[in-house]
Amino acid sequence: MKAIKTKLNFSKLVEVQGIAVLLNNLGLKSTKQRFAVLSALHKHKSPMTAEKIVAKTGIDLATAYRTLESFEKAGLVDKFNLKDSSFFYEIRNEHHHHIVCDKCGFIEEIETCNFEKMTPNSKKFSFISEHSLEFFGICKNCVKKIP
Amino acid sequence: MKAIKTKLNFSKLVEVQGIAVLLNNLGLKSTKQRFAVLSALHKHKSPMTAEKIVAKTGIDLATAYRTLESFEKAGLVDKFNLKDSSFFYEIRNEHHHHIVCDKCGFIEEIETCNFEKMTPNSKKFSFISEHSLEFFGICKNCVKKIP
DNA sequence: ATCCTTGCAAAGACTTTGCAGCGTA
DNA sequence: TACGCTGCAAAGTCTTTGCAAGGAT
Repeated sequence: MKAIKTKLNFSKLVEVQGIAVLLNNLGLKSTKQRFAVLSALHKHKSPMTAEKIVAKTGIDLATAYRTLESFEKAGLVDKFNLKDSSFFYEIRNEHHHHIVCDKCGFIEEIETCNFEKMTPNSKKFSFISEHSLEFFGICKNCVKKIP
Repeated sequence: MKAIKTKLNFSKLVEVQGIAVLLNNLGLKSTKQRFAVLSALHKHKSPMTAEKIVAKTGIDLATAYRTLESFEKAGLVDKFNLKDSSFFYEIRNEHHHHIVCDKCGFIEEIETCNFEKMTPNSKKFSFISEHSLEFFGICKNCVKKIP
């Protein structure tokens, strides 16, 4: 009953072998679009939608989705959803969760995950492989703006 | 730092006052479509998509979405998403979470929620009003089918 | 040279909106 | 009667797919 997501430290991998080699090792050709997606996600430091990635990189939207999908399959990127109707993507790192501001959409990463303390006992399930946990609230910036 | 979702015990409310009065008290006219949606959700006992509700009730899809939206605003129904691209709806009851089978989509309700034990400390957020927590795994039925 | 990847356009999935007619209060 | 609700159709948003041209190995 443990989370089974692979831990891949992107920064460390890049540092050691470079992006081109990293991609090649994953069976992906290194193209400028893929560099752009990785770099956008890396710089932004918080989850992005495909549309936001397009806005930052100028690549085609379909390419963005295809790139993100192949990155996800390769274990380089995680995909998840919040309350919204779009999916968010982020470079996979240590297992973590998020707090999302209901006003401005700002997303903060939370490191702590007391998974053991909240693992449910189920008579109908054989095992649990994964969980998602997101918090919603108001960030300090937005609280200021409330009259 | 507590979950603030109103606790509305649907069964009890209906028992006491009947669906028609319940709806009227919420400022909603009682129609057969609304009865149908409530009844479908109530019978099914686990979250449904709008499309599933339509399949069970025969009402129009747009009506289903509008009905669910007004129910949500009235606090009668909760809306949330899982990994999928559709939203799920369920009659609001005590705060709880779900385990979802990755094979067949079966959803089980989990009562326990150790919210206190997992509340994060954030320097960037003023308060947290809500959280979502979903587990994913394989249900016992599907495990049998694995060769 | 080969085969993967890209961009553009079209299609697909899910949800929302406009509008005329119907039904509830 | 008045106004909210419904169904149908159309539009909107997000994502995926088809295909020919382009690019990496």
